[in-house]
Amino acid sequence: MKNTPATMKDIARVLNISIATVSRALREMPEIHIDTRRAVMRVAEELDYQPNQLAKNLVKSRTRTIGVIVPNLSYYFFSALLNSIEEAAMQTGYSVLVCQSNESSLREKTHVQNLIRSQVEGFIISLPGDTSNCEHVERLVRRNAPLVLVDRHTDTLEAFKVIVDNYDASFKATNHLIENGCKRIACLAGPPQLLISNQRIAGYKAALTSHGLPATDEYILHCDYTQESTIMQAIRLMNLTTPPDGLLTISDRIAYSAMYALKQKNTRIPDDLKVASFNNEPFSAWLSPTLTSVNQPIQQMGVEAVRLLLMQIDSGDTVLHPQTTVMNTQLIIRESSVRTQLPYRVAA
Amino acid sequence: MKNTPATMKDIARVLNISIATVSRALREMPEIHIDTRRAVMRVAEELDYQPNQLAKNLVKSRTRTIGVIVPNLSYYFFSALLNSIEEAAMQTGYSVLVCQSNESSLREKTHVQNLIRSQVEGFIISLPGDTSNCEHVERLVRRNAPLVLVDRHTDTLEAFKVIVDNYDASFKATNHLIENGCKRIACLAGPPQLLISNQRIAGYKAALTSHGLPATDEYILHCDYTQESTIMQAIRLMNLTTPPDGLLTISDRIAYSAMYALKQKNTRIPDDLKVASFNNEPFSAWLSPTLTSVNQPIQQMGVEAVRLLLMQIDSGDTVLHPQTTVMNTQLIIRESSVRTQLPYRVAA
DNA sequence: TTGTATGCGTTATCAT
DNA sequence: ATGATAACGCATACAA
Repeated sequence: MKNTPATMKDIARVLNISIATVSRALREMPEIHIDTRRAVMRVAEELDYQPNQLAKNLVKSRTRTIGVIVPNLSYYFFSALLNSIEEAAMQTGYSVLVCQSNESSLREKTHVQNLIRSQVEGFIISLPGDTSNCEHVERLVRRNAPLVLVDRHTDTLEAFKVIVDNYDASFKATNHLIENGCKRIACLAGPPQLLISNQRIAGYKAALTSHGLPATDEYILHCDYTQESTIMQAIRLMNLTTPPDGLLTISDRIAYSAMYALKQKNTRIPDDLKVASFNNEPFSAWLSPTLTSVNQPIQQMGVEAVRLLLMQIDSGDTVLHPQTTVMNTQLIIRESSVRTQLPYRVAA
Repeated sequence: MKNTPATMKDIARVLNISIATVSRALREMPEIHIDTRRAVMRVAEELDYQPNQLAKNLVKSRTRTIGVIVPNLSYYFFSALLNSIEEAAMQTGYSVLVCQSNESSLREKTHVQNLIRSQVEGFIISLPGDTSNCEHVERLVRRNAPLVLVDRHTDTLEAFKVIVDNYDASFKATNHLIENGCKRIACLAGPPQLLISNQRIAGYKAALTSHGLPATDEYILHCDYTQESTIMQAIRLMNLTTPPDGLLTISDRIAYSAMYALKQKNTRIPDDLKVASFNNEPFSAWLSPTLTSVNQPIQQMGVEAVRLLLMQIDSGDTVLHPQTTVMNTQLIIRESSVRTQLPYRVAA
């Protein structure tokens, strides 16, 4: 901007009135004479006055802003989550500051600090993949800063949480594969330090056991959300002496990466291998083969996170006891896991 | 936070020194006695002092923050763009405030205003799909606010721009389809008010003409980035008395939506219909069929946008003449457009 | 109805 | 090397 933006002082000078009056007029306070107000408004318009939010926030010691940190906005889950958080926040007069940790807890730490310095009134965080050290989040807890953990969490953190029942979801998905004839189901899981990985593995094992199937460790592989590690693990899986006939993956992207790798190895899906996954990304409905996947109520999760956060913010000095909202999931069954009469592509 | 966060005043009181000294010590200014500094640091640590960025920015009248407005972060293009913008900004000591317009210029307008009030030093904007009225962006231009338009722009706006050569990209893609035997190529374009739509249509037409093929209007359909409109248009296309044997779509998502629709109609790809598209989203490499798509140098575009923006910010009062950076694209050829000996799925 | 004075948390310009 | 003091742009308690 060329010349410095107009301030209330400028308006006051033009009209030869006090800054206080300008302030009151701009905020449409009732005590102000209608003519004064109109004059102020007019000059404000002329000077293209825009209130300085920094100053406003400083003097009120309130920003009505919440900080959101997610691993990566290029995952549909997180961008959709962000959307619902923004929507819910906006409706209560809050705005959000978004940061990506890029799956790095170091970067997350920086973001936490910056957000504190920006005086956000609370945090909604989904932990990064490499969550080894979450001391900085721990510190937020100790500070009694309003905080909600969404989806990716650890159980060492005593905080408000919004999560899905991963154990149950995983159980359902594995069960589905078994019911569709799979005898040897492998699991392509996420990083072992993430709780969701372990919960999903537990649900997977439980389903196997409940059907009297063995839960072999050789069928459980971890990958770190990168395509390379996924492809490597998928190939490793299919090169076993007794390759699996079912596959549960921790995300749709990982499922498709794996399927991409298996395509080179002439593995037919679902005939040779049935696949079920997590996240139900939009593209899973229109790829070939369409993918059986666990749907999470993303929108409700965002809304709930905001609700829990505002509850903490509004509670003022009284420190609330953390509560956890567990949401239900839904298994969306598609081509990748169901034997069809026709080849999965209608026109083969 | 339960009790109000510590300020420099608190540190000063504890050590019985002046606030000015504390300020200097915290900023590690050389004139401060080493013992004083250490003491200040220690107390700051004890009180868990965090500088108030609002106050800092207010007094310095600088935020070192840039505002970024994109239509939707759930598009890979925009989240990738954001990542490279953030990276480039961070390296020069800037941080970014991200907003999504949700393809609505009304919401964009609100965001522009909020960003101004937050004292951002410049804007990087990619226009929303319904850009009918961009008066608010126009006003930024008139204000001489540092501004860079990326990708989605209009030619009525006299601003710095970073775009790709859409005409050329479209020409190349269409040409590729022709060379692979397509005689009747249709085009599924975006909203007609977006310049990129028209540029791509122009390139498409030019390619047809250059090969002596007719450019029929009945083969050019618009859709608004929603799945419904895409499917509708795709079906309409294939129901023509002479359906196309080639299809150019404006985005990968649209391509897959269309292919999804055509799957129901037993259209084989690439045998019956060859498809080329724009954006080269990551999933286009691992879906079936993999998708021929125009790759845009997203990362460089972000870096360039930041460069142009900083140039304007650093120029201070002197108003720079807008310049436009046109970047080259690359056609990534995959299964969807090339007749293969084998059916596209190796194990049919 | 309006003005004066003070403070929000920080930096910066003077002094000392 | 340190301390007073005045800004930054705004809101507000108190006066008038």
